[in-house]
Amino acid sequence: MKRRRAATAFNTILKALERTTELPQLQLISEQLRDYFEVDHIVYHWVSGSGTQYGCGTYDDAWVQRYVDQDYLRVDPVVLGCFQRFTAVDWKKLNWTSKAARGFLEDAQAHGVGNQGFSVPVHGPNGQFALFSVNHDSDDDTWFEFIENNRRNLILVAHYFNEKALEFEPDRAPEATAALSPREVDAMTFLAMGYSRAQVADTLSISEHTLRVYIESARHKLGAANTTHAVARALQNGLIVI
Amino acid sequence: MKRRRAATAFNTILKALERTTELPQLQLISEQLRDYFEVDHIVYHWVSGSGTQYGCGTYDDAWVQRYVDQDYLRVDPVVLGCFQRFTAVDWKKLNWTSKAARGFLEDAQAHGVGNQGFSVPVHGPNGQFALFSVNHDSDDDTWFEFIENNRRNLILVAHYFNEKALEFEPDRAPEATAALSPREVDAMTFLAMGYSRAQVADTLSISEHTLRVYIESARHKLGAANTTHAVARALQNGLIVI
DNA sequence: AATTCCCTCCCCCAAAATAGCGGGAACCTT
DNA sequence: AAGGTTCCCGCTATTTTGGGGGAGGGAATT
Repeated sequence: MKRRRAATAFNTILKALERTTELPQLQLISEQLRDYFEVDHIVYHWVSGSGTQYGCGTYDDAWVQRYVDQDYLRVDPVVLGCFQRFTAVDWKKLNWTSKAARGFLEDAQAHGVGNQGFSVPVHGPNGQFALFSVNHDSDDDTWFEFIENNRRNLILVAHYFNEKALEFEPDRAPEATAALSPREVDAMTFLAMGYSRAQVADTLSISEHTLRVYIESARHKLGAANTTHAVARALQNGLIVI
Repeated sequence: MKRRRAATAFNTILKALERTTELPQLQLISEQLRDYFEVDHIVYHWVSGSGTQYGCGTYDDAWVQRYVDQDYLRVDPVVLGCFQRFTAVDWKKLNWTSKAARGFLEDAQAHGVGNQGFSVPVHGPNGQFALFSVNHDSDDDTWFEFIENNRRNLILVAHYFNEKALEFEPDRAPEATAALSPREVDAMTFLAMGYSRAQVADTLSISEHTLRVYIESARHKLGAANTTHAVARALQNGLIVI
């Protein structure tokens, strides 16, 4: 089987990233990556529900603070565009037409953010989402060539950054949500698909009374207040797939 | 900024993968990767809801057929274990204790699956999930060294395989789901959190009648049969985050 | 300047979901 | 062989949702 490859500056940084055991070190590594890639900025941006976010990178503190203060998370086309996307994307390809987006762009550039950008969305289980971005000030051709040549390494480092960020994040719902029984999974699945109780019971060829027992049971296991909540939790925890 | 790196056999294969425009070519590339890594098997396994799955790789057809026939998707500890996980994992670390899992393992090895395995889970938006696995027959030390030396390339190729599989998959939710208005998002979010209509109305400081309008509106936009369905869709489409 | 959303509020009634109680048989893991 | 789960069925009560309808003001986009 394949043996070790030759060491490069990039591999050295990646190795350091792999071995990182503390959150603050990610900041240092982002700076090393910026210097290695010779770009203006490197940013890892982790987004959770309820507007919770964590970021590290080389943006000016003033810009980061402004981003938070202005709740730009809800405006930033990079975040909005990447959230439902799975492939890396050039910022030029995103939708900057809305008034809010244009205002955001102006503000960003006023705070030292370059005109070119490239972001790698990373999705984890339970809907976890993060972005790894490189940012630079250059013309289109130069930028395009840079991305072509470094796309793979950017994807790779995005993956590692996310792995580390999740590793250090205590918020990583351990919750050990009790697994559901097969029938409970069936029930939750069909409910998530929009079936009424009567339809689910019919589909599973059981009485509606029995079905109710499953739903109740699942609800209690999931600590849910009602069926909708239970389905949401089951989806979020990956217990059901629709 | 950084320029092109030296070409290697791996880079050549990855380049071919990047440029693939047809689904059947993934099969060919998996064989090239197997030969490059000098392992027994390379498999990409895409799992969608309702038991839909797509796979390509170097496993024997007989084993693939048996996997489908026996509905091993619901048993396979590799699938079950990786679904809720974000990091690559060695098969030895998974939970093989259940009776069904042991039976599955025996069956797999009888069909030419090696004793060692390593899988990279890949999550996409909307809960999309896939696995990229390498499989081999060897002792622990050799395997461990192999994984250590090739982890990055495996992660990278997993990412590209998934990108291609999704690109070719017409099932890729055409994302025709119209965006929700801010109030509709609020409503869906609180409902997903288990609030009753009365509680949501109270939280948003609007009448319950008004709230209903939002729920109805969101339901229609999402093409959902009921609130539970609407919340499930909103979650799945990344329109709300809880 | 016009149009298209979005937000807010109100009515009615049928349908569905929730909460609590009870039972017994089959199947795993221990 | 025991103990735990899962699986199936029954009842009644109250509360919550669903599916129609209509109406006006305001903000943003075209």
